[in-house]
Amino acid sequence: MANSKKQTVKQQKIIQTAIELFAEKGYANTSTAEIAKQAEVAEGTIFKHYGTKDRLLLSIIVPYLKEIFPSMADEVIGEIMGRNIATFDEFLEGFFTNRIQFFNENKEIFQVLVKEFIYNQELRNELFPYFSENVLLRFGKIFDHFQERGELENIPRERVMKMLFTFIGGFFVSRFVILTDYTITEEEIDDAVRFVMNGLRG
Amino acid sequence: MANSKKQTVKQQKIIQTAIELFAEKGYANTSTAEIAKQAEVAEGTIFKHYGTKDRLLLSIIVPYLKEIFPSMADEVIGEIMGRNIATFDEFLEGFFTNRIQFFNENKEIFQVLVKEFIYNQELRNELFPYFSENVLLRFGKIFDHFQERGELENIPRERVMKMLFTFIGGFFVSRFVILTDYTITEEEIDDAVRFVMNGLRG
Amino acid sequence: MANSKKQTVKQQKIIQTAIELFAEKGYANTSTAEIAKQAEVAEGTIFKHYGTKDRLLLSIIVPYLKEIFPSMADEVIGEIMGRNIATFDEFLEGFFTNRIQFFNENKEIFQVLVKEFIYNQELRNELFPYFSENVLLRFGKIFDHFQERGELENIPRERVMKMLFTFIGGFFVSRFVILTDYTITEEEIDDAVRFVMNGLRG
Amino acid sequence: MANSKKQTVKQQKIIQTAIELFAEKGYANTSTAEIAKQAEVAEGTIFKHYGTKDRLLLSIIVPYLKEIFPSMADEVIGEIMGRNIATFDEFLEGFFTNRIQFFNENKEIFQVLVKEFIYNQELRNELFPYFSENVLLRFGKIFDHFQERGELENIPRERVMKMLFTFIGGFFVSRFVILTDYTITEEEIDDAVRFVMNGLRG
DNA sequence: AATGAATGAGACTTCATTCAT
DNA sequence: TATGAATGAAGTCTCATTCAT
Repeated sequence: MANSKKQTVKQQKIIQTAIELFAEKGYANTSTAEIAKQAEVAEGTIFKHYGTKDRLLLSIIVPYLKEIFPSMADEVIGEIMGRNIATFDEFLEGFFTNRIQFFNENKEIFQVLVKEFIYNQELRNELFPYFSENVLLRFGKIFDHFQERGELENIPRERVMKMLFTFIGGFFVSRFVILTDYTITEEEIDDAVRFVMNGLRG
Repeated sequence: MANSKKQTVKQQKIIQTAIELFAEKGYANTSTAEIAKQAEVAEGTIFKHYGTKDRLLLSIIVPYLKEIFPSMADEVIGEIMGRNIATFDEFLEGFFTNRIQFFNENKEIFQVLVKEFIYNQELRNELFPYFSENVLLRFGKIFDHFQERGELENIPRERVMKMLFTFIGGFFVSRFVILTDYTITEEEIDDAVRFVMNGLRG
Repeated sequence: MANSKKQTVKQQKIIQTAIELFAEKGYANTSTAEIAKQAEVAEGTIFKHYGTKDRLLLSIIVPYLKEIFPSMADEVIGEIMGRNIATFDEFLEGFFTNRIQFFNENKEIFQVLVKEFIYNQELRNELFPYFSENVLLRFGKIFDHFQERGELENIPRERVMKMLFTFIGGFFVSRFVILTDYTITEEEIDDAVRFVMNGLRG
Repeated sequence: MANSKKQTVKQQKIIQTAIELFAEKGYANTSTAEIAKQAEVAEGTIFKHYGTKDRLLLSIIVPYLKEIFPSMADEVIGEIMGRNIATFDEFLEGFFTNRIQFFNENKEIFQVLVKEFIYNQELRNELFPYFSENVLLRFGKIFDHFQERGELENIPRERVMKMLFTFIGGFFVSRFVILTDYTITEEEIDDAVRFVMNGLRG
């Protein structure tokens, strides 16, 4: 996951354990004592490195959002969109497949992010800029790209993108946060792409 | 809201205040002391009536789910479906309109429900039976009804209903829990219905 | 000591114990756990009543300064100055005698006040207004009073009052805070009065 | 200041920083972490050199009292008293002028000394011997000297010296520890000398 | 000589809950 | 029914100190 900068072994264990526990029980219901115990570390060590419990949470969420998410997104966009992707259908399928794989590999950290995003209004306000800047903006560009190619014409972009995000958000949150043991099949990806494409085309 | 059964004035204030605070900051981040103070009630009074903080939460959620939600749902189904609704389009529009109005009137309690449902695994496990029994089952019946009438034919019910719920869930959670100041226009309801209908018809 | 308002027995014990320990070891070197133990009270009880350790300190100091000190001072001034006191000598002797008795009865709280006043810059800044308003101002009036009567004439009031306060401050701090077991004799009061009077008359 | 003996640069920075912080906030309210950070030194380095925080404090105070203070005092006494000083007035003026300059140059270390002396009973007990040995004893000799010369006759030495120290203590503590930004004028030195001389002659 | 990661005891504080009134 | 003083377990955080490098 590359949390950058020389992390000690203990730090890695702290972060890893915190992710697991925050994902399972939520930030507010996880005590630093519990993290320390499970990470086999003194409680003081947590605070030496992260200062406050709050900053520990941000140490998990911010790199995930700030470094990893956009870079992966660019990868998705650049690599996939640049070359062989001709239609929005194909793009969507690539997007779902790619993101599903990514979230499967980082299920817990995604759960932390979503749970706290929904639970904690302050955090939500802090994260919103990242969100709109990275996600909304990029998606907008992709939309433009395909519209220039002649696809998705005559569609009120803003209104339709809302529907798209509503579905995508519901999809990932329900599958990865609520139904934690759910397995997404290829068939379901097809269903989702078709549902969205038909919805958009109107 | 009819929380019925000889509630004292103090009890009503406690419940009302608890809903407000739980909605705003979440159950885990709200102390009974804070509720007591804002409800202008002694802390002991809360525990005289509800025993534990946990039971106070359930005193809010359970009636909402158990009594009010299903009864309203039946109303939706019975009243609306029984008579003049001919098409699934019409049903959907009625459903959205009706639920939007309902959640607008009970925004905070809906926020409490969703937040805790997502945050608290134990609560989720407890509530799931209600959910599938009332929501999924009823919707299934409605689906059957319209299929019998010749609509939505040749559609794999289970798979398509998943997509439907994904969108509906995303719609209400994003509009009422995440974007707390959002206002839904009639135009947007139309967009949503069209998006869903097209998606389903595929 | 009349800390006004219905105090519970536990509150009184907390305050009393806190005064003793703060006087002995200083605020910063006294833990709330220690206070709780010696006051035979749960640690939580301290925080129920005073919120923070800091407010506990202020609950000791402020009433002492705000209510008791000025009222006693007025007593000194009014009672003593109004009637039978003809000379500044007599006033000073009355003042020393009265204050020595007072501080003997409240030795520990005086120690707390002085120690924290000297140790803690922030507290000093907060208390300075009270100090100058009550002590300096009143003393100024007394000075004026005696100057109008023809005593202490031709003396630059401000400069000489500085010397007076320097001595008085040194006197009470050294005798009540530093040399905690010291006993002040009547002879020493005479010495002090004479020292000051000669000093002032120049 | 000549803290002599092969001190490394880091040691000097530690001592200097500790003096600054102890003076400002007091020993008890200053953490070794804070000292280390401000001195741009690792926390371990402090403990390599001084073993405990307590010994760091003593490393500041003891040399100041043990080596510098007396030697300077001797200088005052020998140099000044030996030669051209004829009267106690002159001596006092020399003393005030000399000490004011000295404390101005070492304001912070003097603040540390006074604050901890007043705050910390144990330290006070440890330092008392030095104090009476060096300060009281020397002053006694000076007193004798002037009495032999015919000045300050018929004065009960012990009782009057108490008054003298009371004033001097009050003077330096108030000007250098409490009113940290205060500037002492020559005029005020004159006032002080006159006040004391008149007081003593009584 | 110097570092800084790690510690664990203990500090202040919060909180759900109890109970006498 | 209602109060609010009291509790003590548990929470977050601080700190002097140790030790391997």
